[in-house]
Amino acid sequence: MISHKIVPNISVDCVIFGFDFEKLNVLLVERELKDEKSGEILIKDHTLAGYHIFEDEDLDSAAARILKGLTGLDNIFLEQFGAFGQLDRVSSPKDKMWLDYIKKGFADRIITVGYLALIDNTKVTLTLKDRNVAWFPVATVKDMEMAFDHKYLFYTALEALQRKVKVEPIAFQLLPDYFTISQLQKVYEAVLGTSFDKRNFRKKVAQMHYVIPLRKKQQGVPHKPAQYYLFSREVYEKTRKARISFII
Amino acid sequence: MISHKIVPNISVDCVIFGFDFEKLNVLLVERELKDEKSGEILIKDHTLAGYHIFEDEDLDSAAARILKGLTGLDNIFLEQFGAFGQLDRVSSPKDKMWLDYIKKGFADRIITVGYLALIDNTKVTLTLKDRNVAWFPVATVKDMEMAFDHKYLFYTALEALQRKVKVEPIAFQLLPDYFTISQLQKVYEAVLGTSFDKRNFRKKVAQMHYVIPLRKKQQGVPHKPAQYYLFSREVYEKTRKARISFII
DNA sequence: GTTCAGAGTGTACATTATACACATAGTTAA
DNA sequence: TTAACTATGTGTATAATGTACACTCTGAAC
Repeated sequence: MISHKIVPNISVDCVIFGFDFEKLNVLLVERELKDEKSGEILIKDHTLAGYHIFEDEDLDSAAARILKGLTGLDNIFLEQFGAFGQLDRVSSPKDKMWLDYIKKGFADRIITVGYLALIDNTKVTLTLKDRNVAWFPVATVKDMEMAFDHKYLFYTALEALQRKVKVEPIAFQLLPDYFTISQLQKVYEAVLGTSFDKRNFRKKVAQMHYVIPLRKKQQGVPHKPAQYYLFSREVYEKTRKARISFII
Repeated sequence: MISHKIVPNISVDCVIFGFDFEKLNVLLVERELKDEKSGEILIKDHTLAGYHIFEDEDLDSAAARILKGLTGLDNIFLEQFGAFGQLDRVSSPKDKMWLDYIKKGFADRIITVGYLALIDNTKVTLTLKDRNVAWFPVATVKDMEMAFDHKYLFYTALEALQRKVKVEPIAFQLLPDYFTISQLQKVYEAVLGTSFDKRNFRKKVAQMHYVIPLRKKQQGVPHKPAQYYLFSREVYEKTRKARISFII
């Protein structure tokens, strides 16, 4: 049984990435503070999905709880990308006003542990209730107003994602259970911000024996229907190369 | 001015790696608890170098402070490898006895942020005072008694090091300012636990334009003296390849 | 001057990366 | 029914990189 007593100086923030077959998106929460009398909007910006951890809760569990609360999803790719404890994390007058407003006994200096989550957009749009939560294209974040140091956390997470995606088979976490090679190529292109030659990309995928063709094709598309594939973690684990050599 | 008031539930642990031209070592602190009357040794094992953070101190600064305290060194490669907050971090009777003994008002559940440090052994052995601190070969750690979850932290750090060393030029941090190619090869072999072909290794190094030969050779060695080289970070930054493609 | 020990070098072959253009299948609209 | 459309899917030649493998060289020590 979870006590729900929070640890005042430790929180977890989730950078939740999603892919909509076109571009990479991030799930953000709108923060709004209105003056109680005039109704004037004093603060309106966005934050990452985050909250304090509970006293009897692991860091990983806290992140999973927050993710589930927002998306309704369990068993999602979720991995730490860093711990942040700069003294000036809450430096703007806006953020101070906010903390003042919610006055829940949070500590002055909060250490936050950042988690990176990857989810398949198609699953989530259904579950999303009419809350103040929405997907934003990753490319638009640079011009957004964000709370605390969340813009910095976001870019740190994005860099971690870009690093990891080159070396581990995590791109599949952004796709449905089955997908076409073109969709897979688009994920890589969206995450890395480049484009690849179609033939060379497919040659590469052909060497990934853990990407397995299904007896299933696209239907109802106004062009030649594409073959569906799935990612097999078992085959990946068995066939992954030792890769001892180093690349610099 | 630092207040020295500790944050009771947040600590930093440093996994300090060193290389002695032969093998990879780690710096550990001996922990000993004697019965006050009988003098009998109740606990004797090893811990990572770690301590609570201060209230007005960044995580990175806390790690640098701990590192400096032990080795006397500044400006060392120091990087986070994870945050750890399992509820059962302090689970053994031994660890509870210890916390009971030092009774400094630490919290029940402490979140620790792990830092990985790489240092050149030759610099440190000089500065090390006769404290309860010593280098241990990495290979011997598996059979050592260690406090808390520090063995787990250690192996997590080692894995992070092995992952990083393949992709970033951090092996140089384990060597003196100038070094021979054989020494560089031995670092890679010690860290990755493999061996490389000498000719192929040198061919690889020849392509790293940031490894620059000096007008300087070994002296007084009973064999052909080796050429010295240095690592130039500037050249590295300028010439590093975009490396957009992915490798799985 | 002979021995010793580690430094330093080259070549052939296999694998992988890169650049590049056209036929195919199914839907839609004339 | 035919033609146009759209994204799928395929091959080849060349360059670059990885891998396997054995001997000469230099200086110190005896």
